[in-house]
Amino acid sequence: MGNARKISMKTLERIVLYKRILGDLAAKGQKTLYSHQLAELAHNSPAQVRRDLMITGYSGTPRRGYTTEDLIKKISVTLNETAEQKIALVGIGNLGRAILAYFNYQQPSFSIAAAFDSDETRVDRVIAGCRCYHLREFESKVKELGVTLGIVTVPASSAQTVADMMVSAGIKAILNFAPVPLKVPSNVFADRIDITMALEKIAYLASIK
Amino acid sequence: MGNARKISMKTLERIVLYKRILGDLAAKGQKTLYSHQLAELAHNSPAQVRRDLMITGYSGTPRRGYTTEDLIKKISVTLNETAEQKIALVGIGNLGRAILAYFNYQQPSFSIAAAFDSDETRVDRVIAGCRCYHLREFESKVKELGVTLGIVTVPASSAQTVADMMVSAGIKAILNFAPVPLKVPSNVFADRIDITMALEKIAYLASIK
DNA sequence: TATTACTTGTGAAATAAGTCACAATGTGAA
DNA sequence: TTCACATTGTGACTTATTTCACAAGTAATA
Repeated sequence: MGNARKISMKTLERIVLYKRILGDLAAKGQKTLYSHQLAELAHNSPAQVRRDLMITGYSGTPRRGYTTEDLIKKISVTLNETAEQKIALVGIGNLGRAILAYFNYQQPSFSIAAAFDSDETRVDRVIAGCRCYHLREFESKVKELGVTLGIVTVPASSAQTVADMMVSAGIKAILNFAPVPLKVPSNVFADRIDITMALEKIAYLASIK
Repeated sequence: MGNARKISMKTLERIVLYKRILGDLAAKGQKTLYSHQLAELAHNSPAQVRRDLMITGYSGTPRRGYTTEDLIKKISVTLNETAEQKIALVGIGNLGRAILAYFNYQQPSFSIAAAFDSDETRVDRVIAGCRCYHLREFESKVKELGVTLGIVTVPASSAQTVADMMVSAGIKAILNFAPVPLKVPSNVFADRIDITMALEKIAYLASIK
């Protein structure tokens, strides 16, 4: 809420990465670091790092650099990571299950609160600690659990329907794995991870080398 | 190979999307379309579409628009999709298996030629039509099968080691799902799909709405 | 055939993203 | 304390990307 400055998508992606890198360093006991070290780890330039960090409002000290812990905290504040947000995943296929397994193990900062599918054979069980419900219970469960984020792992043909359902249940942002752009109202944010596209991209880039 | 014009990443991503949209339309029997229709489906502007299509060298005809089939062909040529490229996937965990299942079903243009893992309990079997080998056989199998692309679905801690292995086996481009940027020589291309980052991103964007 | 209406392709302008380069400043050494 | 210097933060510049806007051109109609 109200963080006035607006962050560009690119900067947003990079500061998320910085936070993770810093977390790893902190876990290894590193107390401070320089912009050029962070740049090295993030694969970009020191100037880029310093420019990105401007939006957090955090200042390092010349000659000493940044204090790892302080910078992490400042990035967390910038990212509004105060209240933990809950996620609903729709589409308990191979990819959906992989994501359930992936997250409810290793990410303490997020939790997938519930999973849904329209296939009766996939529901009423628990995968990686996450309860699976039939899609007809979607809206009530979302409201009951206070879910604000959605993950779409259904086939392209039903992705838009699922997105519409998420929007009307009050979900504020959607991460879509189906290879089709979603139409959502402007008060909802939709991002897409398109694995096929990523492959075609590297195939092209391999072909020109 | 010699396609002189260089395509920006952004344009590359979009023309891959255009091709898929066009394929769907062609399958439904649509013979022609206008830039504004393609823009609508791709969620961008007509001017953007026309600008992107410039690099393919294909020209539509005023008043009639683009011929679906011709445009698809022209995009394929632009993307150097002549020879089918083969993929090696390393990391037969949940995500790796999901990707194997996903691709060897529905993507005729790619094939994952082999999968690898360092865990003995995960190898010497077939998943979704794909043979799984121990990582020690990596280089010989890559060369035997003519693999040019790599997918990394191992944990962050071993991603760089796997990438180095891919590079020395002669792989030309890598798609990395581990949440860490890979260091590769400049004649190899590495792209990353970072699911955790994508989630943190939508979490932030939900928080400011 | 001439006319109308609409769409394309692209130069030019606008916006966004990234890099440079340097004054300011705190640190550590003497 | 003073000095030398490595590092920060940022204004100015450069490069990349997107949008605008319109001349050129084609299909459909009369």
